[in-house]
Amino acid sequence: MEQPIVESEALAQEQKTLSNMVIIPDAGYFPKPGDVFVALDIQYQGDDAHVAGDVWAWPKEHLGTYAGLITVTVPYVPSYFCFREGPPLLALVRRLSKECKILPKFLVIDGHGIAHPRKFGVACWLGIALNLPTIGCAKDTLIHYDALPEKQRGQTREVLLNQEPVGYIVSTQDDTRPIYVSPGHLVSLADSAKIALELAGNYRIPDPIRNADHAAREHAKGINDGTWKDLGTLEPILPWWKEK
DNA sequence: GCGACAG
DNA sequence: ATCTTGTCGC
Repeated sequence: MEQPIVESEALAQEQKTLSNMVIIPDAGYFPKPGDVFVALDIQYQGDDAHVAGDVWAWPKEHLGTYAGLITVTVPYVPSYFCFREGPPLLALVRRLSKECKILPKFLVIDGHGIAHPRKFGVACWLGIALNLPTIGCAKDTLIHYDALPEKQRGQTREVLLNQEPVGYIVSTQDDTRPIYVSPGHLVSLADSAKIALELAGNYRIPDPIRNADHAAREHAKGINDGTWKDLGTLEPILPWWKEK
């Protein structure tokens, strides 16, 4: 009911500062065949974050799914999502790297990139933290837009922030409501939409994110249908980004 | 003042 | 995100 509005000013300033580190090139990273990438999602049970990562080789070779548990302490506040969800996502990627030797070339995140009021969604946060290309795919938008694209797979429409394009509304299936895609770091605007579309199979949500969602959900419920591997408890992330 | 608001 | 019944559809 009550949100910590008091802190918003400081957090907003921090996002503005961090957003200066974000790089959205005209021609940036675009996956090559065989490039390993990971899609990430989280399910919450109170402050228990059940994090999952779905690993693929570009474009469509599924390599495996992993899930783990970590406690979060930051509350969810709309548009400050990165401070809550960023650290657990980082914890999983680090674990995949150190224990599973999975070193992704880019990441797909359930949330926004620069299609955000201060151009700093969770995909930007993670991209900067890992210095990796990232894109954000969200089910809803934080930014107003004029009109939706046609509900026909492949249709897109720009999302504008102060006249400036910051992302795309993407129809991933016919007769289905679209998703919202934007680059987080090191990926161009147009390529973020191309990548998301390429990853969308027969569902609205791109398959890698869907798989991560599935695993995170089962991990939270304490069941496992055999499609993912349990990594147990993840190592907490130290707040180095606050120090300067 | 009121409503809207990624997950 | 999560709390929840029934219902429609592949």
